[in-house]
Amino acid sequence: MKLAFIATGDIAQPTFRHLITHGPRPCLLITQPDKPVGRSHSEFLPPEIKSLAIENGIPVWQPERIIEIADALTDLHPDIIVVMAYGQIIGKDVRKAAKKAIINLHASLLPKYRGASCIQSAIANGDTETGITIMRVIRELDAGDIISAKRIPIGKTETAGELHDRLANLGPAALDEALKILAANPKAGTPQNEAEVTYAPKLLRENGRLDFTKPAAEIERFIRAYHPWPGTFTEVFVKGKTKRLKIFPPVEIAHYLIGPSELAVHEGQLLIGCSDGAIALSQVQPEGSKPMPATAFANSL
RNA sequence: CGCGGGAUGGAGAAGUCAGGUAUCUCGUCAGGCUCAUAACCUGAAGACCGUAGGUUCAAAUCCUACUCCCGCAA
Repeated sequence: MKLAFIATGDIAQPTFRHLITHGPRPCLLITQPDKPVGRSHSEFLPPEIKSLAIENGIPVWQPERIIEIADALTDLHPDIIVVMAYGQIIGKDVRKAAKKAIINLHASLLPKYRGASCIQSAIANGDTETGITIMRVIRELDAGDIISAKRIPIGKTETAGELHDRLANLGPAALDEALKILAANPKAGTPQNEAEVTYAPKLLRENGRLDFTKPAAEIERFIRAYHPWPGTFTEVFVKGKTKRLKIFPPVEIAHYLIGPSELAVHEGQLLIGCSDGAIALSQVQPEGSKPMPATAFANSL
């Protein structure tokens, strides 16, 4: 069986590696172009999965827009196309290139959290479980018929980064299962319940701004959910200037009443007030500085 | 040349504009106080102020060049 892999994000690495080792071996990797990175735009960094492909002698295509390679892909006659965290909408001409099926591994329990920030959303909303769903790729994003899903519980102090890695490691087994189902029944799949659909839009750094008029429990989840990307921050007034202050997990809910956004030092902990109490910070990073313990930051206040 | 902030004992900062004895909040060590303490009191150690030049009687501070770190933006 001929399989083509379309992926960019790190979450796809374990699955890609699994296919290389245990088969069916991908005959091609399609990934996003190398992106400029760094302060001066001078360095170009390839997706890590690209290096993985090259090390294993798998051809790599990096079109600006995936539609550009639709014809070439069709000429390869792949049976199955597997998509995971690619970062572009898969156009019709690409979908048609798969002789048997084109499927997508998505890091949520669909139909919940269609979209890019599915992992963050699950934690931010306080869900107790999430998983990997495998569905068919159709015109609408993450909306195709579901072939299979694997569930895992979400830890009470887990960050999105940690959950991301666990979900990534769930990929290989999830894909094996889906391929088995498809082999038995090429038309397998259950439509998603449209009434339960929710969306998790792509995040920007600005989305990490903390709103201290919310309850402490919600803010604590938010900080875990947005770590390490896009991160969370607030603004503090130091030396006559407003400076951005990044906040890192873990944070603890403190039963100490101060006003929203108000800073306080109590029993050696740096606190910020929320609507119903405060959160105790462990690590922060003021604009222009490296990350530091919250107590160190408190020393200069 | 995308925009901006920064480098001062182990940590975080003030001092730089108006050059003149190294300051603060912590930490560390020693001692004291206390039933007790992430509390309080006393004392101590620890810094060639990022690097290299320059100006000056005198430079953390002014001038020039350089290195490194970080925030935004992509």
